[in-house]
Amino acid sequence: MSRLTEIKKSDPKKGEKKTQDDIVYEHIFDAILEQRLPPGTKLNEESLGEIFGVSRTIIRRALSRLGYEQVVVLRPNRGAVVASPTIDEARQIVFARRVVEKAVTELVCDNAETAQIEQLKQLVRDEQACFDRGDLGAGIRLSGEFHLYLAEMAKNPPLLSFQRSLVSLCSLIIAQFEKGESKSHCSYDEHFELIDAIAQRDKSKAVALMMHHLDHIEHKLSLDDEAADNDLKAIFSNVLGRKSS
Amino acid sequence: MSRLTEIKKSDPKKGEKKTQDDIVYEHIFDAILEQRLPPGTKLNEESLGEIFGVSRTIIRRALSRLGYEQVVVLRPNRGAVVASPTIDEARQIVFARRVVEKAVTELVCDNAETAQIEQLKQLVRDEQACFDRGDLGAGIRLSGEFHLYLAEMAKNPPLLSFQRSLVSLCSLIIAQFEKGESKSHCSYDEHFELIDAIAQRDKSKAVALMMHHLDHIEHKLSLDDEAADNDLKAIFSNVLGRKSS
DNA sequence: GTTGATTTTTATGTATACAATCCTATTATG
DNA sequence: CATAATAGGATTGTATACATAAAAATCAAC
Repeated sequence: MSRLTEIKKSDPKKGEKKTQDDIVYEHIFDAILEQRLPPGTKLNEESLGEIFGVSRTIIRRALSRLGYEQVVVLRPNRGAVVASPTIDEARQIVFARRVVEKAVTELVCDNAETAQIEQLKQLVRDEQACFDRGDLGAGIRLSGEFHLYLAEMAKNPPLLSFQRSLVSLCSLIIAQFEKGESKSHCSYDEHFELIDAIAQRDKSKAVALMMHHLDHIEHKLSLDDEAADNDLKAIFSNVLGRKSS
Repeated sequence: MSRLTEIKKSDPKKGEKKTQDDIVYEHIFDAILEQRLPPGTKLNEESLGEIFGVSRTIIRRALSRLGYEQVVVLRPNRGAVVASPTIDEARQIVFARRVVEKAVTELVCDNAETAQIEQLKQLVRDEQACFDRGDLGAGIRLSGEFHLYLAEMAKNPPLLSFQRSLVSLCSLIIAQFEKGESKSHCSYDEHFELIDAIAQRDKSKAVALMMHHLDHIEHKLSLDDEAADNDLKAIFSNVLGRKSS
């Protein structure tokens, strides 16, 4: 059996409680975020098994988890592929996040402990460092973790679980539509502002900032939408030309 | 191999696309709702496999799905048990539902088609019939399906997926705290009112009704909370008496 | 040369066998 | 008699083998 990566003994860090499928799950998820597995990529169970040195059983578990979060699409009898959400689906996901983030923000303003707020700041500093040194994948992931930690602070496990799924999807979307050009992904500025509002327990300001934050994501989608639209028009311009002539 | 229930050939109805783990999933879930599997019950993989005439592989998939929805608790190396949410957890679940149902109700008021509204009415009529003939389990399930169908009408897949999980959990909670006595579970009246408000596209009225609807569930929890508190006090009254004397 | 049917191959779905872990009952010891 | 240690049994975790369905490739016919 060929094993490109032994995972049983790797990552002997602090956590140590991570089970094998967790590790596989995270590796695949990271690869998707960092675009090493672009949308639409077929995820072959046996290949993945060889890569991680585990049986298909483990791979299958990881894939169903990713499927449940809708980061990959599971097609019965036809295997799993990396999800490639359309602009419309992306908008629906952002809408769902608006709903959750509003509730989370309000809860956090009520319940946040000062120690947690410090933790938040550190997270954003790490995020900033990633973007500054050009590590986009890690940056997007940390940006997601910021929002996840907020949901944790809200002390509502069901909302947290939903947020986890939404953040995963949003990260996928950002990675998909962040086509190099728009490097204006300085979300960490807005994260710092948000933390200040929370520290001041200014609920309405915090919510407004959060909505504004999501506006930015959605705005980027709109830009890409137009771009895609233009591309399509360019591609079929000859057809259109013929038809109208 | 002993098979108490052959599922390969059963249910040859309309759907037909249901895979084996779906069927197992639904059977277990229904059993939980109908309290045939009370909270805390250990779910032995091999036993379930024999009952449904499938291997542990299928049972495991069904259990992880139930685990993801938090209807059962998966304890590593120690198997699955039916979830037994505390009153506090129940309140958090209801809170999450408030968040989702508000958004869903608003979306539905905007997007509902008349044919769907008819479908809704039929669902509630079925629900009413179940409660009238004393089939509590089926009633709770149909009540849940009403809310699920609403989420479907909202045309937002992520919200729908979250709603599915929340409705499952709420059904479990209702089943758990619906201790025979409070048969005042005539939720279908409120469902009919809600449909009217939606048909009239009266967003604020519909949302108010929905919140009111959830108030009822939460109120029932509070009652049970006090009851449990009283029970405990009754149980340990002698101890308290001795201490204070 | 293209289309359509048939075979071959590959990948997924399911069952089962083995390994690791946890629970329990028995025994030993203070 | 209570507690701790250990051995046995039972249950979950993982790997693998087999069954089934989809995809690919080959060949036939037009």
